Amino acid sequence: MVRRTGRRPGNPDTREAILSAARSAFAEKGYDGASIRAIATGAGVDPALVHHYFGTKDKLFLATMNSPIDPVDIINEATDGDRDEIGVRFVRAFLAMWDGPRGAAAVALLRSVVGTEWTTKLFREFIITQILRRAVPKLGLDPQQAHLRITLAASHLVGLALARYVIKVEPLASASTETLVAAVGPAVQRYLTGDLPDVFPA
Amino acid sequence: MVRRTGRRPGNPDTREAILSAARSAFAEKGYDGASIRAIATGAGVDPALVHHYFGTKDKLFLATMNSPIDPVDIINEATDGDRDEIGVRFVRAFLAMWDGPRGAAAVALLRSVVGTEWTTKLFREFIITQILRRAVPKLGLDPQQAHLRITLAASHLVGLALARYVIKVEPLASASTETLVAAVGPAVQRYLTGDLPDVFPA
DNA sequence: GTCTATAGAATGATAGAC
DNA sequence: GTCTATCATTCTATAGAC
Repeated sequence: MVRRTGRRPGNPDTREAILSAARSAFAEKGYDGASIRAIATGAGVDPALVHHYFGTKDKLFLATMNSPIDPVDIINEATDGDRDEIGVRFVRAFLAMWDGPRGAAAVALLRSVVGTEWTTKLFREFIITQILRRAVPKLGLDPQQAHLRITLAASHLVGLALARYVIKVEPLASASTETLVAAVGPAVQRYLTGDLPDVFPA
Repeated sequence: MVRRTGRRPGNPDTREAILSAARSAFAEKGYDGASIRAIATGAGVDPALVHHYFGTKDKLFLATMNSPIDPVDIINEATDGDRDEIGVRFVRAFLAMWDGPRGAAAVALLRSVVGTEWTTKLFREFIITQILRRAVPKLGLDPQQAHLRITLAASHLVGLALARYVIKVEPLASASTETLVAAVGPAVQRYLTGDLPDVFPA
């Protein structure tokens, strides 16, 4: 097996290495703070290669975000089972995503959604078209209140993720998953299926 | 009253005009996205003036944030009264701040805390030293659980503000204050004074 | 496929005239 | 107090050699 001579073969994993470095960089620094140069250095490649594979920085970001979150998975997992325990299952599935391999991408997405303009708008429409439309029939809620109920629950969970995974405030950051499930589950349950006094959709 | 000749007098409100423009710009674009040039244009002054008054961009931002939030006010307002209604008073005081004149500064702060590195760290320490230390004695909680209870409640409220004032997702964005107070108050109440099953501080 | 070199644009900051 | 002019830096993006 002679492999000493000739040009170094193009590493087919380069693309994945860039994506991985990009995910970390975006998660740590946010969209603006993460430079293509830094991402390239992190992946051990030349900055120009990043453009070669992904074109613009926007496209790289979108590629990084590709299937960062599958809200459908979480919704399915939560709605599959006893209706009285949707809350705890929802929180558990949600936290599992952030602790899983897609967690870094989720942090990057959250940072970018809050930090830059175009992702904010993009995300708002994503919520409306993807999450709300899919979640409403699955949950079988009164359509009049469904959107408010879901956004209330979602805002709570996003706030929890923000404090735990982005700001990393203690003791939330190092609390166990099940502690949080037990603490937050009932609140989510109430938003989704409980009594909301005199609430009308806006 | 002759005021036609001579150099245009230095407008003493210039400093305030810059601060106001900076608040809006930081709120809309975030720390990185808001350029000193854009802020100067918004205030109708020269970019160099911004440096003249505030030095660096960091200092301008900190000046903008000066008393953006007085968590003490909210804590006092919430803890002043019947203990069984701390939740709703907390939510009401919190939302009043975001709807008030300091709302833009609060949005700017939240965007920056999530979007840039140094504000994230700064904010984390601010929470620990300012909010937690002041809130714990005021609320008279079991010190073992106090931090977790407070951060749970705070994370919920921050998530609500994020969804309502930054991402502006409907129907949360245009729901009435009292609707949200009625909906979220009980959840906050439970975190602060209710039963949290088997919760230990991490 | 991978790299060097550089264009082109935007920004934070400074010096100094008026 | 206010402005013009400019420097130095940083970044995205492209062109082209190997």
